[in-house]
Amino acid sequence: MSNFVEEKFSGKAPILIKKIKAVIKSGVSASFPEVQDTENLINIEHPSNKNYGDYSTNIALILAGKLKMNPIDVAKKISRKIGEYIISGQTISFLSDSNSKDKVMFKADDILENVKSELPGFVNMYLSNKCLISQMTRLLKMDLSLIPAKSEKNKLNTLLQGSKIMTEFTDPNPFKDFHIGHLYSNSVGESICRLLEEFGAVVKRANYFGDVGMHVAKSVWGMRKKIENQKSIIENLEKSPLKKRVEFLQDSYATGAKSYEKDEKAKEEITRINYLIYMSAQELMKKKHNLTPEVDYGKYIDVQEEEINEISRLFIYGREWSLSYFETIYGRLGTKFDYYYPESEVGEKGVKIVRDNLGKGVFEESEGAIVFRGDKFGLHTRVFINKLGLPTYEAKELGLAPAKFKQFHYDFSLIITGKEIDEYFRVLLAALKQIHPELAEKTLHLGHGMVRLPEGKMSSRTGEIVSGIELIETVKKKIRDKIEKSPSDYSKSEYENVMEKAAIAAIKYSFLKVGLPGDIVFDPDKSVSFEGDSGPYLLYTYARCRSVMKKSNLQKQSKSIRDLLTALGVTLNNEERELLRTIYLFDEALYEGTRNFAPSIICSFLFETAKNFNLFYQKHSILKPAGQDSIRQKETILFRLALTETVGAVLKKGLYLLGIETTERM
RNA sequence: GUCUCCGUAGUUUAAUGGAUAGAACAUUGGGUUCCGGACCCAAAGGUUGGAGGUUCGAAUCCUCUCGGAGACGCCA
Repeated sequence: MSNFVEEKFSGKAPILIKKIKAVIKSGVSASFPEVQDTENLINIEHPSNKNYGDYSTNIALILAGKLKMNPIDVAKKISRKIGEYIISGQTISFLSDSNSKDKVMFKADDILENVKSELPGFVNMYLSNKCLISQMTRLLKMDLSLIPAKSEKNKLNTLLQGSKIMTEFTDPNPFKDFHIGHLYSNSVGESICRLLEEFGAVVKRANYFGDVGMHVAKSVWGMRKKIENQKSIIENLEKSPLKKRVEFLQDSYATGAKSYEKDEKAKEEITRINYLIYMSAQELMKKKHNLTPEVDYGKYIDVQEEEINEISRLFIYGREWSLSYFETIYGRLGTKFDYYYPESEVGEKGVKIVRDNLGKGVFEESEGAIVFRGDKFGLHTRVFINKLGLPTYEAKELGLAPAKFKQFHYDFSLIITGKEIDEYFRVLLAALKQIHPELAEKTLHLGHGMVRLPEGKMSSRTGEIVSGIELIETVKKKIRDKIEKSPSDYSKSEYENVMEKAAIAAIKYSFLKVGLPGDIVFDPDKSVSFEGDSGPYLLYTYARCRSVMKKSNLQKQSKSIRDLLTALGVTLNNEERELLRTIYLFDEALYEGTRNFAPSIICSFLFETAKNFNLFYQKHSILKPAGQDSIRQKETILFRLALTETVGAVLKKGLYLLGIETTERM
């Protein structure tokens, strides 16, 4: 299945990959002139074992059958040819773009220093020090640590320049808690947005929230009950801190949900309240946006003026409190939403769409409800408007798509949710395709794994959930316990800031480093780590880079670094070379990570970079290199500072793309 | 029952059909007169749930099977 991003990325690999492929292509054509269409046959990869070089191709294994030769002989012939190119400094050229006539020319020895064939028939290529250093210089010159990027100059790639992308993620429900599932969805969504933006896309973040429906009715019922018991009024609560009010709401929901299960009378009342809430939401909509309601809920029940006023007040207060609370969370997590879509509003639109398409072969009435016959498309049949005349989630979401498009004429709409609604979404897209094929085509649903606690499924109904904020606070406390052992000169606000950032880094990283589809078994005590492959490890490494840079007086030297780099001799020690062999992969990590909507690829890259930097740091002194004459020593210092600066910039940028903020000290 | 997704060291997991399945945590042992020890090095730990098949080559693709999760008409 191809999607918008996939199409934009297709055939547009990072420049170094194109160069490598061009070298291989020349080598193959020269060795075996009879082989046609070599370009499409060439695959390259990074050997898992670094001893096998930086790039490797299996072209010989593929051609062996056609040529009726032993694969290793084919590989030998090709690698001998490429070896000749390297020695003679052969000029290689290729078209920068399949559509353009711009030729890119370079010399083989600019990028490669060695090539070898290996059994069973691989051709392995080794990048030259010159190439590795120039890759670093390129990153250094881009001022990657400027965040957000000021211009294209600060961006590694512009494949999505000008594309308009709308994303939707997080989607918490007012009146209920913001739990770790939402935290996960938010981390994934925000990171994907930033990746898309990095490639030049204009990204609008949409937040869709369920402000109507049974969960709200249950909450409001609970609110009323609790207020009655306290012989109080809702306005009294308004003065208490937001945290207290939110706790009150969550408690109300639990009360309502429990009574709904057990108590027939409560169930009846809640069903009635449900209508009243839809009506209250309509009033709100009229006031706020001057929109006319589509549906007359009054015809389903007899409404008492006093009753609806009471429900309406509870609903409006509760809704506001919840939404303000969510804003405080988004602030801490670093997400800023552009558009908000309350379910109440898009539900109205959805109902209209469903009714307009009734009897046109899309929707039909069945057992008093309006359904979409998904079984015609090999899918499930689903109810869009229930027999009570209320829109289900399906109809609401159906109203959402055109509402989004109206506000922002997107080229691509990406909806990120838990995968439990994967199949539901297929039905929805099939229905949307019947009505708005042009929108359905532009829409992709990305289902991610669910967060579970070690005991089993997380359920808000049974109270077995972990609140997002609780988790952040727990992690913060753990970090505090850890850090108090090492004394420091933090001011109080800096200390708080570092705790907060480290906690959020730890949590987000623990979510993002794993692939999207798998479920996350999340043990709040164990899953968030501060050592090894973790967020704080990366923050620590960044702070270490900054610390070295501060002690170096680089400002005075930064100009000479750049002058020097081009002229610098290319002797590298083992650790320096290994570090450079990691850094140059930043381009590819971004490319793959964005193309596949996979922040985990960025995580792996950053960890690898930090690890190699720390190893280098441990083994060699940056500011006081050992045993050299003073001129040579100065050059070494400058080179190592450039390396440190690049690592810092790459870490800062990479972490930003994961939605994680760095600190200068920690 | 039907459909979808997933099974990889004790744990959490990586690996566009490639080479000796790579890490982190935990375990054991070691390191720093020097730029930040939230650091670094080493060891041990694997029949990729199982059985067939396709392929020069399978954790990856196909079939069967066992186990887990989710969806399957009026919750979201």
